[in-house]
Amino acid sequence: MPELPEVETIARGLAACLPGRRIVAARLGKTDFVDNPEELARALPGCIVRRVERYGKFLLLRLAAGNGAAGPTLLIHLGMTGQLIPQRADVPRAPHTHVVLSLDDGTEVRYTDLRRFGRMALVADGKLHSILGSLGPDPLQMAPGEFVQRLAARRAMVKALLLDQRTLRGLGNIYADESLWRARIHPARQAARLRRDQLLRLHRSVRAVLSAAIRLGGSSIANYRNAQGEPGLFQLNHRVYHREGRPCPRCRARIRRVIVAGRSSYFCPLCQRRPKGFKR
DNA sequence: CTTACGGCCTGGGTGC
DNA sequence: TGCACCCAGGCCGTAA
Repeated sequence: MPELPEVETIARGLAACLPGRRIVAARLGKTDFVDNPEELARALPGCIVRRVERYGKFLLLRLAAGNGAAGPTLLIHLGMTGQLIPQRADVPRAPHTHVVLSLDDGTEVRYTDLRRFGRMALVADGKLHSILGSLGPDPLQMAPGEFVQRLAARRAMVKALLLDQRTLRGLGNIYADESLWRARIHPARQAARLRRDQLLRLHRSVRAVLSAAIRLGGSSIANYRNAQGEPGLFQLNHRVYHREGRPCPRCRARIRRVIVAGRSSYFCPLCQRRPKGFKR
């Protein structure tokens, strides 16, 4: 499931091979996840990739028009199972390949997405703000005080806030659970009832978990692959995620799974004390 | 405005 | 062999 570390890994891989390349053809398969597919197929050929960036969980391919003038941005969200992998054109296409961008060096950037929960749109720079403007700060660039400020007055459950991209951008279920375990905070705690030192600890935990995950190329549970088609390694360092019934690495208590904020949430019942009134 | 919750999208895996 | 069901993440609508 691509969250911030996985998208960052993919963006770095693509940044090593895409900038300067001209798109010579765009072919679409199923397009129900593409915003205005006809326009996208018409406008992409001739564009040159200037830069590859990550914004939260979004990938941004910053394009230039053929004559070098500023162009639109290809905005890609990988959803749960989206993959964006450059390959030589003679390599057979994987199943569920729905977008193929042919480049001027004989390679193809291929978007495959088993579930098609991803999204793709070609957006003029002036309109980017309307899509990305509501997202919160990047956790890796966020000052501790700002993190505390965004959570301290909120009565929602802390995990719901970590997952809400308006609070901060880039966390998903894996890294929310891993961060809360590291900070010893139960996912169902009300953010407003956490002490300042707990919020500061959570901020440090989020940053430490994300940084370590980026260093290991992200987490591969089932489908995630980087831009070279390789899995990540951080799943080997998961402490609680997808580890129900296994011992907590700190205290050996059995990891439990409950539903919090509508999501499976893994936590240690001893290290992460449940709030009063939270059943199970 | 804030929060909680249910439903929807899709298809692989699981269990009967 | 077949098939119903669960689950995943993000988003949206609704209700309080």
